[in-house]
Amino acid sequence: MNEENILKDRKIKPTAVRLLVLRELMEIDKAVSLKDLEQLLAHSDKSTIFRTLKTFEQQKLIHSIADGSGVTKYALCLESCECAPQDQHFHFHCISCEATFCLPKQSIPLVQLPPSFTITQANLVLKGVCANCN
Amino acid sequence: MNEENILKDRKIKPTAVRLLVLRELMEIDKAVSLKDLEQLLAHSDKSTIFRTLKTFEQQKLIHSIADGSGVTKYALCLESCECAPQDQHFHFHCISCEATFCLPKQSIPLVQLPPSFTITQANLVLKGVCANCN
DNA sequence: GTTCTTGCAAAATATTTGCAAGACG
DNA sequence: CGTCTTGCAAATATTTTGCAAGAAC
Repeated sequence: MNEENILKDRKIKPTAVRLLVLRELMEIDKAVSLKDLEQLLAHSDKSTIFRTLKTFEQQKLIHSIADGSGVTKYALCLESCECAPQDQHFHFHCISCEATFCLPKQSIPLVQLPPSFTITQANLVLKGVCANCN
Repeated sequence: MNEENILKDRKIKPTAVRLLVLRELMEIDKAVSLKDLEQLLAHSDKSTIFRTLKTFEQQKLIHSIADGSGVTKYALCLESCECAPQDQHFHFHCISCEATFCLPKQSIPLVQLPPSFTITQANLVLKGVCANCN
């Protein structure tokens, strides 16, 4: 499926900036921050990129990741990721180079919770040192 | 063990502000942000509290939590939490009231990782609605 | 007196919004 | 035209640092 159709599929109008952002997200193998994208797309505006990310997130094309670095990062939800209720996200955050990677989906037996708590999402962030830095 | 000794135990000099911050952390049953503490301790300065939290974190008395709300929260590491390498942190974040709770320690079978990645910490954040809000 | 802690101010970093011009249909 | 998107500027929120005065030993 090409980029335009990926967007249309999610009811997102495929504008220039949106296609650029999507392309970057598809090309890069790690989660990116708003600032990363600002630098990659030097000719698009910060707030436009910001709003693009919000739109993508709303339409469940991407998800945001709090990896503990202090900046929100974003990564695509493609085949392997449903971004649906009861969804599980797995990430690895390298404390050396600060990169964050999505890990292939795997099931964790979910944790015991106090009664009458409702869970809709589980985010697991593993921290350590990545192959590059090791 | 009283508050003063808890600090001494970690080689932290028990000053006035530090004792106040520790007391708040012990009294409250959820993770707190810097701003929360600013408001709870109206007469202590933001940056002093900030540095206190950093000190506590460095000495592994507390840990910080990125719950996805956009603000860093902090919670005590007491008996049930070792805050040691290979440590696992479990939290529940209520998307309704934004509160974040520490969950009792439980072991998750750790996830498959690409080779030559080193893991030192695992943070699991469950999102949903807490008992109060449900 | 030396070192550590604190408060105030301000810098640095991140995220978010208002608004007017432009693009699209 | 009417709606949606974009860029620029600026507001807001959050985290962090410099520095001088004060406290602790």
